[in-house]
Amino acid sequence: MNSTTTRRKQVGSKPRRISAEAQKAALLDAASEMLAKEGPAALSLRKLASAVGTSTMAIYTAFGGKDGLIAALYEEAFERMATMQESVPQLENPLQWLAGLGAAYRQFALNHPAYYALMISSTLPVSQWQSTDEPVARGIARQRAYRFLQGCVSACQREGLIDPIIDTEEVTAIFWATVHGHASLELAGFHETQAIAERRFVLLTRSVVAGLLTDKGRDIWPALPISES
Amino acid sequence: MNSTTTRRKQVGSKPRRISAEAQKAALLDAASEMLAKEGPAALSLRKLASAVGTSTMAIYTAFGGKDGLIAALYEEAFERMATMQESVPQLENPLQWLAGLGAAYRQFALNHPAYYALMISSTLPVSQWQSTDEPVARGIARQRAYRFLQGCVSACQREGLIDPIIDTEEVTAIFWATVHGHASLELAGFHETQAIAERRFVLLTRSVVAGLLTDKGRDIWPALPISES
DNA sequence: CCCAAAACATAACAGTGTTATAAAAAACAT
DNA sequence: ATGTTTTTTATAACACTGTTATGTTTTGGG
Repeated sequence: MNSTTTRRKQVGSKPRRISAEAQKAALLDAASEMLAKEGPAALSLRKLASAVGTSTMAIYTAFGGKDGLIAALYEEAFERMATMQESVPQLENPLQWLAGLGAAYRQFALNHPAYYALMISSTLPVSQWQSTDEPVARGIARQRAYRFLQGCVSACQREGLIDPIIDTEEVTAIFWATVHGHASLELAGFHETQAIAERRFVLLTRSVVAGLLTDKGRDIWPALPISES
Repeated sequence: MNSTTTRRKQVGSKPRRISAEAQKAALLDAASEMLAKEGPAALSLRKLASAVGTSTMAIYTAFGGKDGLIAALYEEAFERMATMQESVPQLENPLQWLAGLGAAYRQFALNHPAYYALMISSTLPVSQWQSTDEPVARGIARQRAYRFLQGCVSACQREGLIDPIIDTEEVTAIFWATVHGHASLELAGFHETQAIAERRFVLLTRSVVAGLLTDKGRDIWPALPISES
């Protein structure tokens, strides 16, 4: 029996705490499931701790408190969105790629409403009241998603489809605002049915992009869909 | 001494409750001020009650609870926004009027961030978790603002500036989503400076409208602003 | 003037995030 | 391998929240 290395490990009935990362992951998973199932308001530290089989202090050592926990969930939400965007087929026509990215954004909001609510409700606890500490610790994955969209816009401009005179970041920002505006309203039940919402989403994205196209882009970009008489 | 009418009215040290409407108004005013000053999270029933000089039960008889209170604040927020929109100069060119309405929406969000946060955070407590009772009691003033914008869009279509084939409500919805998307992102500190945010707002609104114009409208609608080289 | 009905003040209840305190476990040192 | 220090965790308390029960007060109509 090797005696040098660690000895008393899995001997007791239930000693041996799991590793720190595993603890964080377990907490985050349970919090994520609990968030998706019952909404952000029902996410309580006591419930979460008992669901993982520990005490609330574990959350404090892992995340520093509830703020840290939701910050981690916020980060994970944008990571999932970024990976979803990266899985969008990068078609040869970058305008179609752009449309795909917009649709993916909306689809993510519809598929993961709790995560999306977190993303944009953590996006709006206005910096005026929300303590201005932690400059922008939040936002690594968000920047990944944002920069990815920017790459698509850049491609559209490189191929002369979107007016290259307009700053790339400018176009990216307004496209982001566009899909965000629609998705948040759709999730709030703004539109009557999902079919109507989808039709308006297409109209909106095509319309805003249409306003930025070059002549060449206007030839490629499909004609605006019109509602039946 | 006349004995018929009310007798013990203002005789005691501090009897004589104020009227029900005055009580509601006082509570709503205090809540509104407290909301604008310290944010939605700091709005507590106990603080509000003590600020007005009463007890929490007054809030329950006036609004039925905290949900009712924030519903009233939500309604008042949209009422203020509606009156702000109605004060926008209705220029002879309805496209300019439309641009003014969009700018007013943004300006309202910037001037009253707490109200705006309430409007869109009450807009997104997704109907999935938020108990689906009270079908859409919220929204009388919101519909007023929305229908007002719709009237502007309708005017643009009547004059042949916006493609009349597209459904008016469709155009209204996507324009609303556009300005909402920008304003919520700007309030979240998405843009670096306010000047950048304003420039992008102009670009965004002009771009989305440009995608909906007729040939005649394209002549009138000002050229897209471009960023300096 | 009385009396039912509404509004209110007080206090208790169930729940929250956070923080002290102390015990248990881990990590490290000798 | 043992002792020591540091981290992690469980328990309980604290301050706070929205809500509700319980009398008391005020109001308005017979």
